Order: sequence, then C-alpha cells, then structure tokens
Amino acid sequence: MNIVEFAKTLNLSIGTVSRALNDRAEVSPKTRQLVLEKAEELGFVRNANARRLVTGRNYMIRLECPYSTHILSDRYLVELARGVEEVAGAHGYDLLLHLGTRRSNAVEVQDVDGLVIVAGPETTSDDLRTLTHAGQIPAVVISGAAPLEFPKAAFVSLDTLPGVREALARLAELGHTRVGYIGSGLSDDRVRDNFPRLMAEVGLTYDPTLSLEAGISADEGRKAALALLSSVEPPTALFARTDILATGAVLAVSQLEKSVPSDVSVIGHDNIEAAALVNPPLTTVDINIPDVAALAVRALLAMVIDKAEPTVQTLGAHLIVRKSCGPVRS
Amino acid sequence: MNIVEFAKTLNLSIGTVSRALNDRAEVSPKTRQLVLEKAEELGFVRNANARRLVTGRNYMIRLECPYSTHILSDRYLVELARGVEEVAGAHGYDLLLHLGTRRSNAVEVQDVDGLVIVAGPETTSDDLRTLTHAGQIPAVVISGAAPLEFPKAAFVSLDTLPGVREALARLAELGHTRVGYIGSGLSDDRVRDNFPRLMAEVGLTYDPTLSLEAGISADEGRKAALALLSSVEPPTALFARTDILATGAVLAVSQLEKSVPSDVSVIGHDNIEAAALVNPPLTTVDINIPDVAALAVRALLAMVIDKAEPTVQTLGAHLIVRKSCGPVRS
DNA sequence: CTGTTAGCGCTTTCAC
DNA sequence: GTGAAAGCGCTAACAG
Repeated sequence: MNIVEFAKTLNLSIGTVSRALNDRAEVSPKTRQLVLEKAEELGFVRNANARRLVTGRNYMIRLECPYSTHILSDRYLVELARGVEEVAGAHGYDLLLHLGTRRSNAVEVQDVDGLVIVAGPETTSDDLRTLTHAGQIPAVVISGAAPLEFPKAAFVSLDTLPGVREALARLAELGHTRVGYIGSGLSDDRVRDNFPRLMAEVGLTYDPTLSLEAGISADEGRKAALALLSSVEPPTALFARTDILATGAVLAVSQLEKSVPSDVSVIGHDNIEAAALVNPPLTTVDINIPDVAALAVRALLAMVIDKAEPTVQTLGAHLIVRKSCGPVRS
Repeated sequence: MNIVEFAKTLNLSIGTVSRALNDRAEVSPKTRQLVLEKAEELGFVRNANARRLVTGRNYMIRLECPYSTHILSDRYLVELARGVEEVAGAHGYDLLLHLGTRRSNAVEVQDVDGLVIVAGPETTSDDLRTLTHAGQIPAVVISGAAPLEFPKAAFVSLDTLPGVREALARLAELGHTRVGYIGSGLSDDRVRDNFPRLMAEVGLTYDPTLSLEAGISADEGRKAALALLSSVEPPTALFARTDILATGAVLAVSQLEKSVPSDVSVIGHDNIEAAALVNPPLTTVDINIPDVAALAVRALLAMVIDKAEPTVQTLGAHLIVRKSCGPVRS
C-alpha cells in the first residue's frame, strides 16, 4: 500500500496524511491521531526510498572501520556498533557497516547522512578527507590518539591515562611502593611514556629497573613478571599493559609459589572478556564503550540534524576493580 | 550532478546513458564506453535512492543478530560481518546492521533485499516469521542447531561435531586411551551428548568417570581438571568444552608439577583470541566463519537475484592444531 | 487546517 | 541503437 491508497481509505488528501506522519504542526490533533491509528491498524509504512529521494536525507549513518583490527578489539567493536545503533536508532537512523576490507563500495555523498569513523594509529587526515568527501559528509572520528588536523570532523578521543592513574592511586592506597611495569613492546605507547609521571602524581616513585618491555603473548608476560619478581628488591605490585600479559604475570606468581593478590597485586589493561573469567578475576583499566558510542553519535547527530559545529571531546578510562589487588604484605 | 546534466554534457539522452550505466545490451559498445569513461572522469555517480525507488531493489542486505551474545562470540560476530560484507559487497550489496537491542527499527519489506539472521538457541520459527514478514523478505538463517521449521528461509547449520571428532581422532592417533571430558555445565549440549559416540567412532572407549561438568570460568576448568587428574587412573588427555576451561586445565597440570603436552594433552573448543596467546598455544576446535559467511550470502543472493529456492546446508568445524597435544607418555 | 501539484533522479516502456 | 515520456512514492510549496 502506498500513501495514495492509504489517504483514500481515510478520505484525506495525501498532503494531510504526509504532514500527520511527519508530525508537522499544521495538522489538527484529531486528524493526526486518526492517521497514526489507521496506519498502525492497516500496517501502512511509508516507502523509505521515496522519502530519501525527495528529502535528500537517508536516515542512515555509516560506521567506518578502515583498520579495524588494529585499534579496537572485537569486543570493543561489537559494543561500539551496539551503542551506535542504540542511540542512532532512537533518532530514527539506521546503521550501515563498513569494515574496510573492500575499497570499492565507498560511500557517496548522497548515500548516508553521517559517518562514524574509527581511526587507527595509521589513519591520516588525508584518509578523513577522502572518507568524508572533503568534509561534505558530516563525520565524527573516534581515535585513541589526539585529534587529527581535520577541522570539519568532530572528534572523540579516548584516553586511558585517567584509568591508569586510578590504578596506580589504588595501588598507592593499598600501601604498595614498588610497582613494576610490563610493557607490550610497542615503539610508541602513551601509557608507557606517561607511566613515570602518573606514578609521581599519585605519590609513588618510579624505578626504571622495575620496568620491562615484554610483548604480546601471555607467556612473554609471564617471563617478564618472573624476571621482575626475581630481582633483589622485587615489586609488590605489577601493572601489565594488556590483560593478556597480566594473565601471564599471574601465572608467574603462582609459579613462584606465591599468590595473587596476597603476595603480589596485578593490574591489567583493556578488560578483555577473559579478564573476568581468570583466577583471580583481573582488576583492569577499561574504557566504557557505550559512553564512547553515545558521545560520538550525539556529536554527529548534532551536526547532521542541527547543523552544529564539530566538537572535540575526550573520554577517560576507568579502573574496574576485581580481585587481583590487595594490600601490600606487611 | 544528476543524470540529466550528465547526459547533456555527452549530447546523449538520459535513456541511453541509463542503459549504458546498467550494462544493457541495446547500447552500442562505443557509446557505452564513452559514457563509462566520462562518468569516471566527471565523477558522476547515480543517486542510489532514485534507483531504489524506481527499481524496487535496495542493494542492501541486513544482518540480524536477535540474541547476539548468546550464540556467537564477539570475534565470530565481527568475522561474520566482515565475511558477509566481503561477498555481498562483491555483488554490489551493502550491509545494514541490526544487533537486536531495539525492537523499534524493525525492517520493512521494502527496505532491504534480504536478511542474514543469526539464530540463537531460543530463536523460534515464529521469530523468523516476524523477521521475514512471513517469508516476504528472502532470508538465510545461521544456526548452531538443526534448521527450524520454516521452509521459506535458507539455512546454514553449524556443526562442531566433525571438529570434535577430528580432535578425538588425533588423540587416538597419538596413543591416548584415557580421555577426560570437562563440560560447560549447560543442560543441553550437543557436544557432550555426542561425546561418547564420537569416542567410539575413533576407536576410544568412553569412561563416564572421566567426565565432569565444570562451568564457565577458567577456575572451574582448573578444578575439574585437578579432580580428573587426581583420580586413581588419571586421563592422559583432556577435552575441554571451551577454551576458557582449557586454559584452566592447563593451569591445573602445571599446578600438579606436570606439563602440557608432555605429560597431559589438552584440547579446547571455540578458538577464542586468547587460545593462541596462551602457553602452550591451545589446539582447539574451530568453525571457519568466513566460510559460513560466504555460504550464507551466496544462498541468500541466489534467492534474491535468481529467485532460487531456499537451500539447507551444514558446515562442520575443524581442528586447529597448535602445541597443547602430544603423544601419550610411555 | 487541508487539498492540489510540482518535482526528487532514475529506469523502462514505447516510438522511431 | 537512440530519444521521449511516463511514472516509482513521497514531501513541500502554494493555494484556499
């Protein structure tokens, strides 16, 4: 059924019906209600493509993950998609997905109303220019680093440093003074670079001999922890750059016939799925992805609907407290 | 630029241009080439919404995950989406995502050309009826169980049993005769229910006293393995229903001062991300999701494009061999 | 407040 | 092989 037939059964003109359906002010309340009720009853739904054609609006936003695997874990990606869908859907917008493996089906300006771009470390402002058709398509970019030089897009920067700081503050509170650091071996790492400063800020003194770059696997984490814990004056707490490394560190502790958290406290980073299922459940630094999604979509829809200026925002991580930290052994 | 302007610059009628762009036979080769070249040069792209309106085709398929978290892990979900996007994109179809938290933005018949439905254990044929508008929208459903009673949809059933069988065959080959089973504690589990039969099929005898229902966490897996390995005649190999349980089992082995795989072999199930990063890397049963995606989308597009009948297919799991299995200790 | 009408940009008959 | 013209179903501007 189309709007002509539908209007006919109501003895109204298509104009009136359209206005009622669009919630326009110029319709009398009774008419509006009648239309809405009858539409529900007869199952009339407007043809979205006709609306899109005539209004130039697509009621569609597209999630772009040009380098997906490099930035967000799958868990984060799914949560982000869910969050974006949630708040975009509440405003009547659907979610198109582009995981970025294919170059071919690039967006055209007319196809979507806005873009949520997940930027990786390698994303450049040129990429953004291409993706947004030189800023013609409203966009918000979510990035782990500082905003790129691209004033036409809104930015939501993720910053895990506040969470790391929270972690260290907690350790300090629990009486720890010797805190080890197990790194992921990346050449460029904000967390590692700011670790000494963060230590100082919570009143801890940073000891470079307690810092080791491990790698990516749990086993590398285990070995690093082993090395650290075997030193003359071993740390009483370990901060691991990733949860995977942290699980390795936990292994190392039990290998030394000690236990977490009574002998050694361990804190991870990323809150991967397994972090809660390990023994003991891992205290870890986490970014609240639903918050990220909400922030991003709101910024985007403000641009799309209200023609607002692009904004730049930052969202900090938090510490998820579970069971892998305890007071320092006296 | 629209097709009228574009046609004007070519001194052709819009009809001819449209036919050329649609690769219709009635256009002369030279004209077609001219049109294609100029379109590329001037950056002319047809308005998708106008095409959709007039053709009734959306070039869009929608991925429905009504109960996402219950069936597929996030890794599987992302891989599935990527796979679906890949092959659908190759045919010019875009991917809409519906993670199923919101009831409101349900699909209308006119909005998409087809549905890829990820079914959970709780999905009923009534759900399928609703989702597909009583079969009006072509759909393929991906499910872990047997196909539901809904003849209008195509099905791709996943069956991990072949992979489990492969795992047991390998264990048998390595000389193991006492194989323990660590279950996930679910009331209804195809793997557990078929485990004894599969054992028999590869020439192993199933011993119920070597079978324990653990739970979901690594620690429950550790405890179950500990119990199994402490029995009078302990198993030499452990099959864990999930990788999480398997990592717990590995822990138990080292806790008993033994090692994997030289003293005890361990096999997991699911191939979670962490499975490769653990020490030793876990041999595990995996479903090839890109294959699932390709199978599903091809079945769907056959229905959409060629009006083919819905098909019913099954895809089996495979064993991913890593380092957690070895020959039985002599 | 409601009805009428002109497009939105394209595909697809129907002529030639 | 190409051009002209009739819609696809809707919104929005314009009358009344």
